[in-house]
Amino acid sequence: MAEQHPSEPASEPPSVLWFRRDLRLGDHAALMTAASHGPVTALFVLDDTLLASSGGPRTAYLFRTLRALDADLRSHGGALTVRHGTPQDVVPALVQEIGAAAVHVSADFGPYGARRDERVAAALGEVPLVPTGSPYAVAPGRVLKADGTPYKVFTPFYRAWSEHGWRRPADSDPARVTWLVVDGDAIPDDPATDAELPEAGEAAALETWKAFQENGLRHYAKIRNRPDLDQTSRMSPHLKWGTIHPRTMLVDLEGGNDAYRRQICWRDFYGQVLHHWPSSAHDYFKPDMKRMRYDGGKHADEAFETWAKGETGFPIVDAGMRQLLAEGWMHNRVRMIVASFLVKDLHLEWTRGARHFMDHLIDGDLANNQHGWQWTAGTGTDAAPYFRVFNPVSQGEKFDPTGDYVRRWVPQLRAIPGAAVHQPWTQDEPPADYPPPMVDHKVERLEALDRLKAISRET
DNA sequence: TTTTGAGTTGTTCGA
DNA sequence: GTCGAACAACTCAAA
Repeated sequence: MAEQHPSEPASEPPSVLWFRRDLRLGDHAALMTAASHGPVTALFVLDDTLLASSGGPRTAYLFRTLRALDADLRSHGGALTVRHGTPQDVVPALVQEIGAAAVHVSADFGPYGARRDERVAAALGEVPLVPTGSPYAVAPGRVLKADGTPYKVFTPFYRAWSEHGWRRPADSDPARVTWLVVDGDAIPDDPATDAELPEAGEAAALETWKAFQENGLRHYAKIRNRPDLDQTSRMSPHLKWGTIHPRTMLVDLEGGNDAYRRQICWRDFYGQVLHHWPSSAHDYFKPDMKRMRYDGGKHADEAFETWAKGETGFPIVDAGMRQLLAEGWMHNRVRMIVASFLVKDLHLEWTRGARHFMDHLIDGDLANNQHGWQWTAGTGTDAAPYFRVFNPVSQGEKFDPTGDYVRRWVPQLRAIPGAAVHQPWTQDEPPADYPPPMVDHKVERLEALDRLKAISRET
């Protein structure tokens, strides 16, 4: 059981720490703020609006994370109070129930989260909703150009962000928090999912991070694009749910490891893009690109399904799509390859692919996902030049040169050795249970370039 | 205001 | 096999 902190008068009113996507106890600035004012009740709200936009694997992963957080709290004499409902009802109700003096949160900069927090703050009336910290190394809005406007290009943002620096990790020893336990709803059973999910929770985050620092980090710059070697950090689900704070990681990197630091910065970059342009979650960042001609109708729907199931006949694409279904996760290089294929080979709108990713990724983060897709589609910040169309065969040969990645996820191709697996149709006897390529990449590449040129011709 | 250099992740073709 | 050029034009950031 946690001891009452000696310097805290017992008369201090409690406060609520409302967890959202910061599901940890270490390096948690808002928790420390709350704890410094008296006893703390740990709350998580099961918000149907958010759950409705979350696919089964991500929801399952969230529930597991919540169970891990609850277990961590219990080992410190607390417990996670889970309440099902609308935050603007649930949060004030709990405040009233325990006579809380304040509600503490990590700031949420997403379009929905920001609006939700405004409503909750209004519903709380006199009781303040106090934001301390955010899920980002540097909070959106902090890194601006000299003229006070936000960056739209990554590299200058990265320079300014590096110079800006970040705070030291908050000294949040959960043993020093006095918890006030309140009844709540049970954490629901995991929704059914076929995906095999990684370990959830703060301890798993720290272990994964430690293992990556010992094994993968040294070679990260060299092999991060190699899905066959599978040596990336796998930290994305933990960053998504805040079982670790990026600042904790940056401090461990000690200013070195530029390649990995840039990846953390991309997350901050897209977070601030979405903060400054909230509609960019669904609208084209480059409005001209709205005039792009996409395929529609039944044929397009069927093509989409073929892509989603991983039956395109392009091995690297199919391997990626099958990994997504199997693990709720996909290697980043392969995300770009499958995205390019959907947009530029199948001529389908990027929003369809983005939605599919959000339905299946356990790390599905609105800012990263939508802007990653917009980048590939050439509609976003720093968009790829029009002529940059990935060739799924050469990408496979280049980044999965052993062919191990394809063979792992596409069992029908396991008999083909080495990089030859990327062109099964050149085999004397192509596997009968693997489909032929659904399109001629050469033809569709030119078609994609034509459609892009049509846009500039109209201007 | 104007100018200048640069912009995550590519591919193809011809020498 | 390797190499460099071409592939549009535009917007952004900073001086």
